[in-house]
Amino acid sequence: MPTPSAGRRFKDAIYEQFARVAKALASAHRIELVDLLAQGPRTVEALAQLSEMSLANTSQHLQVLRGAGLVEATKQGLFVTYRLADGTVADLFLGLRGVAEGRLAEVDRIKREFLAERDQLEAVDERALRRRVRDGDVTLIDVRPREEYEAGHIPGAVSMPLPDLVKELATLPKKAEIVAYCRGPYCVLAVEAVSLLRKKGFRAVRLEDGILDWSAHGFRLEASGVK
Amino acid sequence: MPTPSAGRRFKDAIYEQFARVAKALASAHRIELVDLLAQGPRTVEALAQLSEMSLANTSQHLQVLRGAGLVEATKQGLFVTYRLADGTVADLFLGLRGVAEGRLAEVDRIKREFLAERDQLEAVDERALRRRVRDGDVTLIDVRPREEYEAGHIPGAVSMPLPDLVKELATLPKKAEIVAYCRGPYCVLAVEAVSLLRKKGFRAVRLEDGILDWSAHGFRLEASGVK
DNA sequence: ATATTATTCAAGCGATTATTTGAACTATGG
DNA sequence: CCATAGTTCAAATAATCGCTTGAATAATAT
Repeated sequence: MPTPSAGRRFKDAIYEQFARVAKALASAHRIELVDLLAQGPRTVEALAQLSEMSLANTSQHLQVLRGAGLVEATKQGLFVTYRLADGTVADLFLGLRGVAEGRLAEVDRIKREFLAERDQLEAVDERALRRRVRDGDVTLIDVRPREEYEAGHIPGAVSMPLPDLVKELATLPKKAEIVAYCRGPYCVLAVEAVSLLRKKGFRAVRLEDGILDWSAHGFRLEASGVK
Repeated sequence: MPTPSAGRRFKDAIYEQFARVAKALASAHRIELVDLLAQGPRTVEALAQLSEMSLANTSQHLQVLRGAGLVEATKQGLFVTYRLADGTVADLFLGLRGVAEGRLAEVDRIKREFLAERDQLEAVDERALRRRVRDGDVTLIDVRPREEYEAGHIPGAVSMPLPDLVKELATLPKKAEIVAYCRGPYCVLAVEAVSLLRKKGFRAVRLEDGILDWSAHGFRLEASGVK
């Protein structure tokens, strides 16, 4: 084989770097971690629990992500908190998700299959939603864990983590419509929330968007101080 | 190990699909193919030549990309032409490149190292460029292969493929500034064009953007009919 | 100091997977 | 039927992966 030219060596080296980023994302587990971190910073332990992986394994996958510059870690006391390095990483995740949704028929199939086991859950138009939330026409609930709500949520939303939902039923309006959202189209929290609310006689629908989609559409987010 | 819940199986399946897309891009060769296809449709043979891979190898990498829904193929007579499946694929490539540029120090290092062997080539502000091209203040040349120019180019640019540049020198202004561009920041065609022009006594600078960057900034492209 | 907790590191295992080349094969057109 | 463009297959190599286990490190509390 001939010795490569300088231009070829340059290209190979550059494309190899781009591939490094893709390689870091070329694992379902690591993509899940990125998805979780897009909701806000998290400790290793929390990530391990949410992703249902062992602690050591979670830690290792996080190292891989860090090696590709996708996440950053800061140590506060005993805990190491990871966060996305950059807004561009969240955009990259959205891009990946978008291509998968648009180009891989399996995504639609899997989604349909899963939702078929549950109720048929129609989506909600986010443009109309914005107006109706402002007018107090609907109650918008954020059913993610409290920390994620605090790290950023849709303006006007009330935090109501799924596990607490049953206890909080009394605070919800019986007549007005309730809209629930969580991490995004593939997060099951809102699906379960709506399912539960309907069983209890409420009028509830699900918003497919998570905060990532919401802000990608150019809308603002709101954050709370840490409790 | 306990049987995974329905929600977990759903998540795993979905994230696996996202990872499929990332896996397709987790190879320097395949990213180069995507980069080339972002300039316009190409036959397998052309791609093999441009990427300096064997035909069989190129074909196989293209199959992988096709399997992930990133490219599409159409057969016209003897030739199979590949193209990006979608504008979102080009965006994904830009996202990948952007993260790599922003987060991996190596990218900058490699670039600097390569350019050091050549002249120091300053970039050009594309906002000012637009105005100056419109005013006829500069001559903008597109030094990519003719087909890529025809598939889409910056408005006002003249096609002047690098191999033909020497022959065309007479048609270029001796006094006005010449701006050369090619496929993007990591394409070496414009670097060499500027280098050559300067040696011949022209005032030439390089535009880092390729058509992908140009249209990502919201500017229009122009296309020619096939010759 | 010592114990405790959170995280990382190192080693190892098993298995899979990716890359590439050359040859065989298919399809198209002259 | 032959040349061309592309795909596919087989095979060899190499590499990497993902996960577990157990020890190491680091910060904090007692």
